[in-house]
Amino acid sequence: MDYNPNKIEKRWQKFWERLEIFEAKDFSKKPKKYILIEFPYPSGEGLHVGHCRPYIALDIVSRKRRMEDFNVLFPMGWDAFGLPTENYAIKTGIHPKIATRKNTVNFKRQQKNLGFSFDWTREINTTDPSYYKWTQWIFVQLFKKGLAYKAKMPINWCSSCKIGLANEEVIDGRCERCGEKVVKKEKEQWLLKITDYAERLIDDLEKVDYPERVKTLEKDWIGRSKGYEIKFQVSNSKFKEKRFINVFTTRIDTIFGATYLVVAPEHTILEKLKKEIENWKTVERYIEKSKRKTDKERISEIKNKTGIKLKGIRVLNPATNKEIPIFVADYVLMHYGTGAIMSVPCHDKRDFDFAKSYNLPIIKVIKSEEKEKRPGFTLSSESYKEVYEGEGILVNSKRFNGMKSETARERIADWLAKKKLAKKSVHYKLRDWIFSRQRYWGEPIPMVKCEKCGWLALPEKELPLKLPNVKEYKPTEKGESPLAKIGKWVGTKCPKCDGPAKRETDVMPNWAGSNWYYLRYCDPKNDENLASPKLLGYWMPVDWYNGGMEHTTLHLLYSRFIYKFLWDIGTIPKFLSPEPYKKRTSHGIILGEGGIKMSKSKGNVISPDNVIKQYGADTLRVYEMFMGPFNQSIAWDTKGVKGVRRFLDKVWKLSNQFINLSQSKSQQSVSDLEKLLQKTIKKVSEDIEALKFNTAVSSLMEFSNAWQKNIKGLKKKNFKDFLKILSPFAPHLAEELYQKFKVQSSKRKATTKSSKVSKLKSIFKEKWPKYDIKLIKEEKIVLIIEINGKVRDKIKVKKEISEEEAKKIALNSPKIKKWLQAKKIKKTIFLKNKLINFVII
RNA sequence: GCCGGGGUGGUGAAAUCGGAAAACACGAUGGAUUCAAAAUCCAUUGCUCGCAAGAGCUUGAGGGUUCGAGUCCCUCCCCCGGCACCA
Repeated sequence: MDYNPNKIEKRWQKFWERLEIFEAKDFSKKPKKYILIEFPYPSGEGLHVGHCRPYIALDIVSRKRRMEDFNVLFPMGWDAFGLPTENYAIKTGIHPKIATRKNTVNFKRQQKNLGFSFDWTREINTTDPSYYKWTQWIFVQLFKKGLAYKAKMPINWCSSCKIGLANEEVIDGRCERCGEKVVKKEKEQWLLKITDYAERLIDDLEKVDYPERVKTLEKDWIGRSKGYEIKFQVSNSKFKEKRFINVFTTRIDTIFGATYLVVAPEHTILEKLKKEIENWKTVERYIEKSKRKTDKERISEIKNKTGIKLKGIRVLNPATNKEIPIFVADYVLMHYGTGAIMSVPCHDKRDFDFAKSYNLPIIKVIKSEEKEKRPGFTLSSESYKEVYEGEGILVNSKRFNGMKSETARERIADWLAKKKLAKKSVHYKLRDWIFSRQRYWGEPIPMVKCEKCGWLALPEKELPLKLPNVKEYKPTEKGESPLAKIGKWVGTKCPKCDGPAKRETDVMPNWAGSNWYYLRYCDPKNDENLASPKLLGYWMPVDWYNGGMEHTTLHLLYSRFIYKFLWDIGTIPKFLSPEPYKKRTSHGIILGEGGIKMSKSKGNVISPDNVIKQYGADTLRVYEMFMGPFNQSIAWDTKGVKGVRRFLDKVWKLSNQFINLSQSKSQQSVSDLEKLLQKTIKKVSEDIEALKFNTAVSSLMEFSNAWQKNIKGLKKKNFKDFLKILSPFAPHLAEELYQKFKVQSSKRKATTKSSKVSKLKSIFKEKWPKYDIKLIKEEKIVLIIEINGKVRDKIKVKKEISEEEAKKIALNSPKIKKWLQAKKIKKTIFLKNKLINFVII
C-alpha cells in the first residue's frame, strides 16, 4: 500500500482530539512548560505557509516536551480586532463580527489540518466581550494609577486610514498598513505612560533569555542617554530675577568648547523672553516656518542647518564664565532632552555644520590620543577643520586640562553641581504610547467625560462596555470614530454626579488585546479576574515565546510594559518574575518562489491547503523545517517540497517492510545501523532545542538512507525509537506506523498467547528516547595525516593510540612516504583521535 | 551616518573549542525499468589540468597570526534588517 497522507491524517487528528492528549492540566504534579507562539490576526485570506513555520517549530518543541513528561501549555487564539476587517466592512457592509467569525473558523480548520497540538479548550478571541472586558479593565487600572491620560498633541495622522498612529506604526514617514504619507495633526488622544517604565524595560532585559539582537533593538528603541542637565544663565536680562536655560548633554567634558547655545523653535523660553529679543519678528517667522515642516523636510535639511540668532540676549557658559550667543534652530528637537543644547562645534558633527554656516567660533577641547600618534601630526597642523566626536584628553579647559574625558566628566559635574548649575540626568528616546484610534473595530475605551467632574473611568461592574452596532463603519469627516455618530450611545450619565456626560468614542489600538493575552490562556474562562493568581502562579512565566522580529519594538515591548504594570498593582503574583517571557526566539519569513515577498497583489501567496492536498500535512511540516535555518528568511521551493515527500515515502516503504518482516530471533550483536540511530537520537534531540530543525531533518534522512541498505539491521525497540524522534516532525505518519506496528506485533503474539488487542495508546504518550552513550563511542577513528597542514592521507586506526603509534602508522603509508622522500621532518603535531601533521622544509 | 546580522558549489544549505570544506536536499547528466511517459532505483556531480593514477585551486576582496584559517586579527567591498539632527 502506498503512502497516502490524506487517508491517514484526518484519522489521527480525530484520535488525538478524542484522547485529549494535548490538553494542559492545571496544577498537575508534572513540571509545567508554557510554550507560546504569537496568535494570528484572522484575515480573510486565510493562513499562508509563512504563518505555519513558527507554529510547526513550536509544535515540535511542545510534542517533544510532552514526551519528556512535562505538563505542556501550548495554546492558540485570535487577535481579531483591527483595520483589515473594518475596511472589509466598509466595502461590503458585512459586520466585522460576522467576517471575524468566518475567518476564525477558516483559520482554525487550516490549523487543525496541519495537526498542531494546541489545547483548543483554551481558545481565546480578543473581540469576545468576555475577553475585552479585561482589556478595558486594564485600561481603567492604568487610568487610576495616572498612567493613562488624555492630551492634545501633534500626532502621526494617516489621511487614508483616517487614523492616528503610534510612532512604532510609522515606517519611513509612511503608514505601516497602507503606505500613505503620515502627516502631523493636533488631536486629543489617550496616551499610556510607557516612559515611566523605560528604565525597567531596559534593565530587566538582563533577566531574560532573548536573542542579543532583540535586546539591542529594544534598547536602541528606548534609547537611554545618561548625562547632565546644566543651567546656563541669561546674562544680560532686564528682569530682576535670574533666568536660566537648561540644557541636556552626555558630554559635559566638552563644556569649555561650548561657544553658543541653541533652543528648539517650540521652546517656551522664547515666549518668555519675547520682549528682550530685539529681532522677535524674524524669530517668530522662523518658528512658524518650522512648525509647518514635515519630518521629512526636516531630515532632508540635515546638511543644511538653519537658525536665527536671538539678538539682545546672551547666556553665560558656566565653565568659562564667558558670554555666548543663543540661537533658535530646528535641528534641536523639543521632545528630546530639555529642548535646548549647548553647542560644541569642535566635537559634535551637527554643531560643527551649524557653526560653519554661521561663522561661529570652534574651540578644540578634546585631543585624540590616537590621532596624535600618527606620524607627521602636530597640534597646529590639525586646524579646526575637523570634528572629533570621540573621547580623549582635555585641552583648553583650564584646570581640567590633561584629564581623560571619563574623569573630566565627573570632576566638572562635581564642580558645577557645587554651584548648583549641573545635575545628573537620564533621557529616553521612547515616547508615551498613543492609545486612541478613531475607528470602529476595536475595544471601546471605557471612559466618560462629565462637564463637571472631567474624565472618569466606568465603574468596573459596568464592564465590558460593549461595542455597539453601527450602520456606517466609515470614520466621520472630522476624523472621529463612527461611534461618535450614535447619539444615544455617546450620551450617558456621569458615574460620579449622575449629571450629563459623554462617552469616549475612540477605540483602542490593535495592540491592546495582545498586550496580555498570554495571561488569559492560564485561566481563559475566569469571570472574576483576568486570570486567577493561583493559575498565573502555576503557569507563568512563559517558558518559550516565539514570534516575529517585526514585533520587537511593538507587541513585545508593549506587552512587557503592561505585564510590569499588572505585576506592580498585584494582579500578577509578586513571587513571579517581573518579566513575562523567559525565552524569546524569532523565525524567518517565508518568501515566495524566487525570493520575492509573498503578497496578495503579486499573486504569489502559497496556501497550506493546496500543499496539504497535494503532498500531505506531514510533508508541509517537514519541508518547512528542512528548507533552511529557522531564523532566516527563505524562499519557497516546490521542488524542495517534492524532495521531502520522497523522504516520507521512503520512511513509509521501509517501515512497512520492517513491520511485515518475520522477526528473526532477536539479534545479540549491535549493528552499525543501531549505532547510527543512537547518534541520530542525540542529534535530533539537541537540534530541536537549538531550533536547528534543518539539520535535525537531514540527520533523519541520513539515517533512513542507511536503513534502506540494511532493513533488518534494526531491533523492534530501535524501530520504535526512530518513530518517536520522527513523530514531532511528521506526527501523523509516525502515529500510523506506530499503531500498525503494535497491531502487527500483537497479532503475532496472539497465535501463542491471548488474542486481546491492546487498547490504542498514542505514540505521544510514549517517552522520548534516550541514546546509549556507549554505542555512540567509536572504537575506531579516522586518523588524518597532514603534511604542512594539507591532508595527504586518512587511515582508520584504533582509538586512543599514542603519538608514537600514530607516527609509525603514518610513516608507513605509501602516500606519505612519497611526500617525505628526501625531506626532513622539522616538527610533528599530534592531536589525539584526530590528526598527525608533519612539518617539512 | 550609527547599531545588528550576513557573504561558502548551478540552487537551499552543512561544518564556528582553529584540525577532512561542501553533510542533507534540490537541480543536472548517464544508465536500469517502461511500447512511452510519470514514478522508482543505481551511478556521477565545487572548479582547472589529465586517458588515468594524480596534481593544483577554492568559503566577498586584500593583508596578517598559526604547523594548520570558512572559523581568530586588521583594512576594504557588497547584501539584508533596524534607527536616524536623540545632544
